[in-house]
Amino acid sequence: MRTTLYALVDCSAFYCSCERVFRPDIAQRPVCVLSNNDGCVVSLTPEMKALGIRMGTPLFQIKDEIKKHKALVFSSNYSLYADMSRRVVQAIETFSDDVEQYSIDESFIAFGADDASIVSERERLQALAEDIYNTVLRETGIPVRVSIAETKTLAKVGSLYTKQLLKEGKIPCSVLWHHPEKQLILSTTPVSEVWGVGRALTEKLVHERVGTAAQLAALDSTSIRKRYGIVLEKTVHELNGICCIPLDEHLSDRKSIIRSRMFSKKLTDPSLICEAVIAHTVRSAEKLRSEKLLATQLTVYICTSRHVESRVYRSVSRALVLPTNDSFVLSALARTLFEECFIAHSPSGAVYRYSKAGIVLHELIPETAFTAPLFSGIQKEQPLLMAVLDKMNKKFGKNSVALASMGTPDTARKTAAGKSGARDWAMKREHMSPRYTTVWSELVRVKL
DNA sequence: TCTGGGGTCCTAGGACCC
DNA sequence: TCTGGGGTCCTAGGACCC
Repeated sequence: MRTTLYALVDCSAFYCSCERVFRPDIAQRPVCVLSNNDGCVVSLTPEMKALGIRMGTPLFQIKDEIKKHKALVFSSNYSLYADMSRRVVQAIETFSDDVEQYSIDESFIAFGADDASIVSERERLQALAEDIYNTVLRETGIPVRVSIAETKTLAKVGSLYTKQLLKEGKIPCSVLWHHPEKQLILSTTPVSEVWGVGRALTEKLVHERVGTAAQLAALDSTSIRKRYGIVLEKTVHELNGICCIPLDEHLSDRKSIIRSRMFSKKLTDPSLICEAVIAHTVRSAEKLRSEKLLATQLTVYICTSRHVESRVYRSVSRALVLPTNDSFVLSALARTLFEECFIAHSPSGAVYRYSKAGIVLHELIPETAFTAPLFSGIQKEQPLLMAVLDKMNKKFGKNSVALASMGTPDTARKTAAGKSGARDWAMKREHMSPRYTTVWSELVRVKL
């Protein structure tokens, strides 16, 4: 009988690996990459982990450690990572047509395997996994881990196991299908590490003495459904080798576009915060147009830091009169919603210091699904104007043509506090590496 | 007028992922 | 002082109708 198996190809410390590809001199040094705004660590190498630094740690807490051990810190360079990700997928696609790119650093591949000759099939699959590992490394310079199993959830468990192999100095490739130690691997995997089990579920499960993947797999799926819902029921089936989450090859139809950023400093001046809201709206409208979509609903939100006691989170949503991807229409509505949303101080009179603003476009529909009704007031020149705007920004660089309400980088204005407030909401990126693969002027320089 | 049940649709929020 | 962002799916609860 033929069985379908899934291979998970997972890039190791992907963002750090991308930085290392172009900096062979740092191959052995501790490296980490920071989140937007240089906030906290989002990718780190084993050398960095060995210093006791964890994923999600804020930069300011580890500054001394970094100095002491001469560790390297990079701001996130998404142009570079997106391009490297594309190259990795290209390399993977030479092995199969059935590839799902699950995230920027992970892909699943579906394979058929022959049940009748399990021993030789296992050998063949192990060789295949190693072939994928070698190919991706050779073509892109990015080290991956490869794990093959009967379901995606089991492949995820196997991928954790390959980290163990890596520590033992072996090639990080494994085939969990009929693996002699499969039960042992499941019983040493904490339930919190299982794909689909997050913090809240872990707490509940551990309370019921379900601490490992093996114990979760042994539970009765019907009662799991009653108590925890359909999502965890699927996970239990998947751990038992029954596929419930098939390969998703087509690029899923996008349901929403979200855009938000922390400000580089706390803001109280509504005009500055509104600039950020408009800028997010314009960026998102560009994304809509590039994907030939229209939005039917817009949400604007602003909030203060999560880390203060008197946290405020305010949001206002509104449906658009007609579906649109027009920057002018969307930013006009965004401004209105922002004005409804903004409050300067608490009932007790304390001034709110806002740390973040964002917008969400939802209920997206394809451009082709909507024709503007007659007399709707939409002029046919409007999409044309947007197309020209997009073309110019593509050719001359982001924001060469922009809405004045987004604020201008070089016009210093006075904020309410009296300081120079130009683009105070813009992102901090102090440790940025060159965009080696996507911008001509930032190519690697070779000394002769 | 009162009472009840069931279905649908919508929205907000929680939980999860990387 | 400084603590990320973008996305999907499910569920509970309210409003409304029959």
